[in-house]
Parts: sequence; C-alpha cells; structure tokens
Amino acid sequence: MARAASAVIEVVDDAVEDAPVLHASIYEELRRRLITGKIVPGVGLSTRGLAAELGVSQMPVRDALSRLAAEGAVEIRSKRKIIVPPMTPERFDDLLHCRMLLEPDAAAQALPRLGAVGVRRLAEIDAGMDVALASGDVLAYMEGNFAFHFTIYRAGAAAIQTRLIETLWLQFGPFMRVVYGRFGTANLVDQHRVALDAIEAGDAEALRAAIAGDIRDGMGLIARNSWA
Amino acid sequence: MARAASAVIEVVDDAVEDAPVLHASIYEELRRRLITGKIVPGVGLSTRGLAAELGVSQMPVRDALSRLAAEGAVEIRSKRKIIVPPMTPERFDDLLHCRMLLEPDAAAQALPRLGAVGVRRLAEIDAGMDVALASGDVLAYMEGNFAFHFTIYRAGAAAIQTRLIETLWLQFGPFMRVVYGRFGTANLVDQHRVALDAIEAGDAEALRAAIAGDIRDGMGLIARNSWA
DNA sequence: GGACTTTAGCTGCGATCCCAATTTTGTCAT
DNA sequence: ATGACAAAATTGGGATCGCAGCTAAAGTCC
Repeated sequence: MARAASAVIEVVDDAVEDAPVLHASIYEELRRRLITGKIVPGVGLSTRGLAAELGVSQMPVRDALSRLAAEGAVEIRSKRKIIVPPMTPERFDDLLHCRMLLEPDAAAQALPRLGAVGVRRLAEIDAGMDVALASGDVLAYMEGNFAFHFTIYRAGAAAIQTRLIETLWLQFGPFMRVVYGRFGTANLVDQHRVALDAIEAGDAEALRAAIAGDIRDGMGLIARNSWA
Repeated sequence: MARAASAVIEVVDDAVEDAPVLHASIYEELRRRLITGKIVPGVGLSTRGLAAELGVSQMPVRDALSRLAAEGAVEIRSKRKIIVPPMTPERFDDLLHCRMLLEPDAAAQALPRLGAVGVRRLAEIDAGMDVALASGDVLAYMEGNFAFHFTIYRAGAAAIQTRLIETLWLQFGPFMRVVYGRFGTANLVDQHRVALDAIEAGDAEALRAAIAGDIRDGMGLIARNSWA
C-alpha cells in the first residue's frame, strides 16, 4: 500500500518537481489548494484520507497540517477533527484590516524594483484574468489574482512581509472560493489596470491607493452580501 | 527510555499545566524559549536532542519544529540541520518594518477595550521591568517587555493581527537576547511610561506614536551598533 | 415505535523502527 | 605535520504500529 493513487502523486510531483522532502511537497500542495480555494471551509480533513489520496503515509501529511495549523489555515478542533475554519465576520474584518496594513505598503516598497519585465509580466497576468472573468472561470481568476499581487510583492525585498501576506491569503482563499462560486465572477471589476498604470508611472502613492482599492472592492462588497 | 529527564518534563508541565496534547506543549515551550531568548541564533537544534531533553520521543518535537519552521522561527537548512536563523541586516529591517506597520495599529485598536484593570496590570508589568532594568536581569526584562506589549494587543479584537505580531517577536527574540547580553540593559530607557500615559488619556494617536517610538528606540540604535 | 444505551469504527497522537544522506572522525600517504 | 579519502556515527524524514478518545450507527429495552 501507500503506492496507490498515482494520479494524485503526479499532482504533487507537478507542483514541486520531484520531491526533495516529501512533507514540503504536501505542504505546498495543500497550500495551493487552499489559496486557490480547492478546499472549502467547514469540511473535515483527515490525515489518513489525505495520505491515501496523495499516496504517502500519514506522517508527511501530519507535518504539513501542523504547519498550516500554525499559520491558521486549518484548525485542530480539540481532538479528532481537523477542519478549515469557517469564516466569521470578525475573522473577515480582522483579515481585511491586516491586508490593508501590509499589502499597499508592500506594493509601494516593490515599486522601484519592478522593471519593464515586471510590468510586462503583470500585463500578461492581467490579460489572462480578463479572459477568466469573461468565461467565468473562477479558479483561473483566483490564480491570476494571486499571481498578480504576488509578482508585485515578491519583487520587493521584504521577504517576511510577503510571507505574512501569504498567510493572510491562505486564510482567505477557501472562503473566497465559496463566495465566487455563489455569486459568480460576472460582477467583478478588474481593478488591476489602475495598479498597472501607477506602476508604469512610478507613482508610489497611486499604487498604494490602487492596491487598497482593489482589496476594498474585491472583498468589501462581498462581505456585505455574505452574512445577510 | 523516553521516561528520563523528569526535571525537564516538569518545565513543560509547568508551562501549560498538564498536557492535553503533547506536541502543543513542546511548541509552547520552544516558543517561550525563543521569545525570551533562551535559544540563541546559529546553534543547531536536533529533534533527538530536544526529545531527550524534554523527556518525550522525537515525534512531538518534530511537530513543534515544523510549526516553528512555518513561522520562520527556525529554519530547516537543506537536510540534516535545523537552526535558529542568524539575523541579517535585511531580515532585521524587514522585521522592524513589519512591526512598525502592525503594532502601533494594534495598540490603537485595543485602546478602547483596555479598562482600568488593564491599565493597572500594565503598570505592574512596567514596575517589574524597572526592577529588571536596574538589576540588569536581561531575561526578566525581555519577559516583561513581551508581557507589556501583548497585554495591550490581546485586549483588542484583532486575533489574527496579534498572531502576526507574535510571529515577528518569535523571530526577534533570539537575536535580542544576544544583543542585550552583549550590551547589557544599562542604556535601555523605559519607553513604556509614555504609552501608559497615552492609554490613561485615551489618546489613540499618542499611543500609536508611543508604541512606534518604543519599537524604534529599542531596536533602532541596537541595529546600528550590531553590524559595525 | 421512540428513546436510550452500547459498541464498533474512525480519528489524531505518540513511540519505535528504518533509511538515506551528511557530517565528522580516524587513518594513511605524502 | 598536513592533506585527502574513507568509514562510521549521527541526523532528519518516512513508514508502521499501538493507544485513547470521540462519533455515530446499530441494537435493545420500555
């Protein structure tokens, strides 16, 4: 046993090439599933189930879940239950607040280090998101959104700050997926153009405002519609 | 075996009462050791060594280290080496920057929820820190400093933000300990009085400024003296 | 037929075993 | 004495096993 589910093994291998350390692959895989919303809140994970699904023993899964628990992406409910914590209004506000504190600043920091190549890459991602929006492909939209923001942040020197932001996204992802799934992507406006303009103009304050607006727009109205 | 080192078991038990889950106790214990600077950067941890020292098997230690690695408090250097990452100027600036973004805001948020009891508790902690400063007790000073800041932050509703800040402190602790050990606590000024005044006055902006000043003072000059 | 009790099957957690890799140490040749 | 190379010991990572706890479903009694 433990050599089953070769299809899912391929997913993991695909995510991190061949695995230098296994539990890191699992961690990355689960992380990607969370950020892109492939795992919805409320459902229970199980080390044995995930292990079987990924074709490994439960040990590396445990390690990965441990790390995710440290980041607040999953929760160990007392004993015998590991779940993706459901979103609450308080948590949502808290998360949103932290994003507003960290992300505009991170973007402004990264601005001087975004060269012409960075702008072009961002433009490509943005174009892809337009397609995803038009075709209603929620998954592609979320991946594009993630890529857009983090190609900016990662261009900056603030590795720790970027990591903190990742942690926040990790907690948002599952919830966003559910929301998008319920409302569709039709009424999502593409706020990234403004950010791109600010970057090309080299205007740090405008970029700050653009990112802040993107966050507020993308999540603000969603928040209002979700606990009615 | 695995039932040795009862003395250290007591340390763990003392830290978290009796242990509901073991790996959580280990995690808390290591976390405390890091924040209070009992573990210095550069030294290598070993799962087996820690396991023996704490009187458990290496499994819960692995879990705990995994979590700490997720938070950046320890680093898994390739294979076969787990270390507390040494501080670099870049990391230091990054950390400091994040603290400035998150902590003043967290304090301002917590301000309305700090009642008279909160103020009294803070005053007590501050008094304890004065004693620690006078007697040159680095460890007590660091514990007091931690207690002071986090009784403020935890009074607020922003659980995630507080957790983020804890992550930052976790990475600072070991380094601070070394610095204090080298320079002593003699030239540390107590910035907390200003914060206390701001809290009693209910002045959010003043509190923001006080916390920011505290961070800048406590670490700014240290930074300058440490890579000369 | 409904409600309570019991039991059986999962669950996560900790211990132990094993392995590959790396670091360290010891030895031999220069 | 010093260098390199090889062998051994220690490391982290993964797999497997066993245990205690909770959950839920089945069974029983009124």
